[in-house]
Amino acid sequence: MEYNHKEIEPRWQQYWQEREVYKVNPDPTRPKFYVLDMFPYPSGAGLHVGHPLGYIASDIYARYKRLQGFNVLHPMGYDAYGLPAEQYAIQTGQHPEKTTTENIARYRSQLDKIGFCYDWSREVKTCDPEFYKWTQWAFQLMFESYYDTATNRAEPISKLTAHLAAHGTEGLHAAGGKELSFTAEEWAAMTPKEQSDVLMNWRIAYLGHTMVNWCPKLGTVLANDEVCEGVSLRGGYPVEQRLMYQWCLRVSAYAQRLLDGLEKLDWTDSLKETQRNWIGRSEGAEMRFKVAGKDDLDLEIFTTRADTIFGVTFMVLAPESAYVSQVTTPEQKEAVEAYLNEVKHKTERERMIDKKVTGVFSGSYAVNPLTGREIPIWISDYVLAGYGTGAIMAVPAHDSRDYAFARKFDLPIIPLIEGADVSEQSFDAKSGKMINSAGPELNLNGLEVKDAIARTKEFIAEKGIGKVKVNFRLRDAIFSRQRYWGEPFPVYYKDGIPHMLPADRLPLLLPEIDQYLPTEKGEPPLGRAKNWQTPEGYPLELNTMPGFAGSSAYYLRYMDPRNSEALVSPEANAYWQNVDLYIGGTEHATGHLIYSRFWNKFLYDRGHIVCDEPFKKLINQGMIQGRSNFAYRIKDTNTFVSAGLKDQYDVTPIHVDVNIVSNDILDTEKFRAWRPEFNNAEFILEDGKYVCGWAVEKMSKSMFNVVNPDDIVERYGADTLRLYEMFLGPLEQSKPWDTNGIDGVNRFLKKLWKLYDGGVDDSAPSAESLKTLHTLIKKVTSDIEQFSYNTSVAAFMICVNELTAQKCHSRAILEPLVILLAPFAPHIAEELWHSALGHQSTVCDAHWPAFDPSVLVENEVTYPVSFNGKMRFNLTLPASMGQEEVIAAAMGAEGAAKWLDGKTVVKTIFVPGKIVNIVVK
RNA sequence: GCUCGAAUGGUGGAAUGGUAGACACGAGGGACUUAAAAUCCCUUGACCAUUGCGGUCGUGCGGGUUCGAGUCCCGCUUCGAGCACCA
Repeated sequence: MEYNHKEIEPRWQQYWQEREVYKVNPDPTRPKFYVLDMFPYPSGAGLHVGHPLGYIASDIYARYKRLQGFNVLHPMGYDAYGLPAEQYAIQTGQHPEKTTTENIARYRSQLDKIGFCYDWSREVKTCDPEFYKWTQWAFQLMFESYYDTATNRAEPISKLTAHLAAHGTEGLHAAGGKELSFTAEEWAAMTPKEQSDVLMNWRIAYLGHTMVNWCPKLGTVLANDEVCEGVSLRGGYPVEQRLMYQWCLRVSAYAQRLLDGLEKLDWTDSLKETQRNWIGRSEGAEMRFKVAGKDDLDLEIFTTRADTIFGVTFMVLAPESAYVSQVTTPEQKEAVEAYLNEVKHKTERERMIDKKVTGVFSGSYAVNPLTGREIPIWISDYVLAGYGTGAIMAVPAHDSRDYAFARKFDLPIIPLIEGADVSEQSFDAKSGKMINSAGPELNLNGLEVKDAIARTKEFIAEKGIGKVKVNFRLRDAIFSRQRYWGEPFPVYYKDGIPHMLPADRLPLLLPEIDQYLPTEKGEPPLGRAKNWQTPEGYPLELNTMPGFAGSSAYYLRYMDPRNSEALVSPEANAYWQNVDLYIGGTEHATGHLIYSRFWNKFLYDRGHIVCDEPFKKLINQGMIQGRSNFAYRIKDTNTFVSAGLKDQYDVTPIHVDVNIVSNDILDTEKFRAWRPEFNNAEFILEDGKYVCGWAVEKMSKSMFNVVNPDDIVERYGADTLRLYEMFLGPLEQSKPWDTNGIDGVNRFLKKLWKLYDGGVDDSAPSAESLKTLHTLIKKVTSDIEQFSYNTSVAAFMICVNELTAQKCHSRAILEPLVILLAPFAPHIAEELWHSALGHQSTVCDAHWPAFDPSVLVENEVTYPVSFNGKMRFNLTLPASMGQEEVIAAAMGAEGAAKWLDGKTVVKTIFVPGKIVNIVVK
């Protein structure tokens, strides 16, 4: 009988589904293992062959762990809220829910064909009210919490209000936006509205005036990770800065913990590094500079280079800094206003593109606290308002940006490090000996930079000029979106004060609206909803939550997906804990993976879950790129020339649909039928074939290089697809999809089939076959642990070839082989398990074979013998021989004589199982 | 600019400091077949010798450590990724 995937695969998929083979429940008698994929956004284009790469990898691991006796949680769901469905709704008027439901159905059918072992009974969708109830709940909990910097965790806001009522801000330890100072009496005297506004300074979910990335084209704000190089990640539309009153999450309060938490995670170094960059911790000092002639005004600045204070020759303020109006003198007023105006009209993008040095003098001078010297205060947009204090001390000799500014405006440059040549550029390195750094109270001359920084910090703290300060680049997350297709905020407004809906009114359902556009008044789309108010008549919040809201805690929901009382029950959470293995793309490094860790830590602080990190081990699968094919049309003709001959003509390369090309050979008939303009195309062939050129590009419709997994499954089967995707190369590496090699994997499955088709009997296995099998067990087990799936596939190929050559029919060999293969190619394994091996139960319940090292022990060993590292000959000796005997035999062996001739042996090196090396002189 | 990776045949890629190129594709040759498909066998890093043995060079470049380096160390080159007027 021939191997027929078309018959086998649907049959077993149905079997698994009917018997709920992959359904799991907590089982205290077995250890748990949680394998999770980053759930997909179901786009209209469906899955291409790149998407399942990570899913296949996690599926193999999940199946492997199950065979090892673990109770494996391996769920799947959909990140269903998002911009594309809404954009589509705006264009067509179709409800995003309809589009989303259709897309999910398509994804599901595509996923089902690949044979994953998901427990579909645990499926979640972020747009499902049963799911987003808990997104809304978490938001409310954040509103009712603040971050206590003394206990170093989120605490109920009631603890904070109690403190304010008793002591005012005196002795308050809370992460906040501004340093506020008031007494208990002042707090008590505030109106409810004032109290509400003040509390926003500390709430973890708060309303705040912030500079946001506003995308006019999309009509919404975007988070920092949704913007790249000044344009929106989705759509590529320009983004500008705008001050808006928005819901925000105080992610910044968790910056240090997010950084520290990385230490104990089993993530790749590069991913941790990316997160460290994003969090951007920098340790420095905050220092106050007096303004000459204004006794009541200090400029507060942040610097990491306190040591360079003797080289400060001017100060710079960000244009948005509150200091600007205070230091601008009447004479300079006009010039400053003109400059501010100019800066305001530049978008973020424009600022980034033209890096022209611009600025204006404020008219005032600051006083260097160490030298007493007066230095001018400038205003320039190279200083960012949002980082540090929005003001800097400029040290042109040792900072390239200050240097450029000093050169442009002809300001003095004082070198502070011995041997630093600052005539052409600044010396930014933090090394060398200090010079020119002595004042009446502090002398840094001769110190190393590192020591000078420490010494200066000490000094300024003693003198009360400043203090040591840690700054983070990580900003609070802006949590409002002016969109329709997202979670509604469970918030209403009464007398201008935001209130949370009571718990029994959750979930607050997303209302129906007539058009998915902002209202005439410029309100978000929810402004169109009828009766969008509480039963008492209070207006509800019109913004919706961003995409990351629903994806931040979904992993918890899978543990207990139908619970209507809690996000996850304590019992389910105690059993499943957190994700043991998370697989997904690296594009989520600074978005989802930061928010999710934040969200998780918050829920942990408030006692709702048991783990303070969500994802123990994380693997980033590489991207599968497209491999485009080209045909070469001779200019101004309809004649196409094969790739090998194209240089003889003047040609235009044209993208050809890769689905009508096989092994770079174009199917010319299909090509003619592909598009009307190629109907009467002529071809200049080589060796009777039309060979296409190729290039690696992004997989996209416009390049005609999208390969649908359905087509591969149809032609070769899911098992071939699974094996081939793993065989393509290391999991974590990006690589182009190239169908050229798929036949090799398919051939392997046919050989495997043939091996079992030859019959299975109970004969005793040969020593040779045992060796083949146990070599495979050892290799595959260690490869799976290291996610080195490509080499395991190679090991299977070798094994099957050897067993075929050995004419092995022994059940003792062929049965374990099927189990080893089951994670990789579950359909054929299941089929062989039943038909060839005669089992009634599913192969999923088998036990992973144990490795027996004794099978591999040889009675003879072949040693490569080398002299001075040069490989000379092989020597086969009994395994029982000891080191001394082996070396003696090597020196006495034929061929050794010319190396030993008249030379003395310096030393001998014996590496068991590897090599015998004899060093002679 | 800073940080982190990577570089191996025609191609994708293997190699705990120990015979570089596993495995696969592609290519070439052969068997079976009227023929094709399918299947099987041989060759396939380069160069020299191929009348046999074989020999020389080879993991981006230049040094170093070591009996021995694709692998470790130092210095470059190129490519990729992340961050980027973050003081």
